[in-house]
Amino acid sequence: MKIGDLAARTGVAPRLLRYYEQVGILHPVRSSNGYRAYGEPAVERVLQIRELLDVGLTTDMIREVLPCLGVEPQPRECPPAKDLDGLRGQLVNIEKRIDVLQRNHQAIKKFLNAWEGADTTA
Amino acid sequence: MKIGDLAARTGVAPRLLRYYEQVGILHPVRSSNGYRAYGEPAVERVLQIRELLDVGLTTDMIREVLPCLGVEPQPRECPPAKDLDGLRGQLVNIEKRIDVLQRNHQAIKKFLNAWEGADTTA
DNA sequence: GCAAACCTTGCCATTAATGTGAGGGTTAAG
DNA sequence: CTTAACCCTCACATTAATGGCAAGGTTTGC
Repeated sequence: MKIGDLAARTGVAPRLLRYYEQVGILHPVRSSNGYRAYGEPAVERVLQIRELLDVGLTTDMIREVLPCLGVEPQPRECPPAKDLDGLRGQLVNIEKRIDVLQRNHQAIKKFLNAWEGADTTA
Repeated sequence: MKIGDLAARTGVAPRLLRYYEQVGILHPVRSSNGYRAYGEPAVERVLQIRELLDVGLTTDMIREVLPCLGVEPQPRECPPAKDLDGLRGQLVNIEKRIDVLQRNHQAIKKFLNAWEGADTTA
């Protein structure tokens, strides 16, 4: 499909789809006329990218973890072992993020409960 | 303490401490000479800010949640009820982030395990 | 075959977080 | 007192992610 179609199906502007290609996290092929051609899996891939970006990952991190997330790409390919280490790094990075978020989520919740369980009558 | 001291104790550049003040998440008082004066609690507060920024929160979000995180500020103050709603919003926002991260963490781990449990002899 | 709609590649703008330097006071050490 | 080290404000630069526009080729519908 062409870039406009993918944009329509993902809600992501063509401008960004081109950007994602530029930073190496999306790899459309080119038709004879130079148009980018995306396969069906691109839809899921783009949504995956958005999700990770929205959650605060950078395109650099996404480039590392994406190859092992979609069912589409090459889950059985051979990353030259260096990527395996990068991947492990991302894993602990993500663990740290989860930890921080959980800790703060906890604190906010506690604060909020103390409020609601105390006095709302003003 | 002065900005340089706080910078030294937190590892955060003075430039950024000024920036955090500018965006309203850090509130030093001013000495008679115009110098920013930070209290002891500022240290923890700055570290808290860094943690949240590193995890992908924006200063806008931090401004909302910070008042109920530190032990120092005003955990018993009265947010005009509008902030309470904002806080609840941030709470679900954080929950969503945690969810996405956990889901992807899971996937990466699975991928990594399939690798290690399969073949490392190449 | 023409016009509208879509594609391409630049390039310039913006926002958030951050870096950096200039120009000018202040403080602290000798 | 002088000088180095700090502080102030202002302003411009940078990086990442994003938005927008322009000039030009392509496709599609009529």
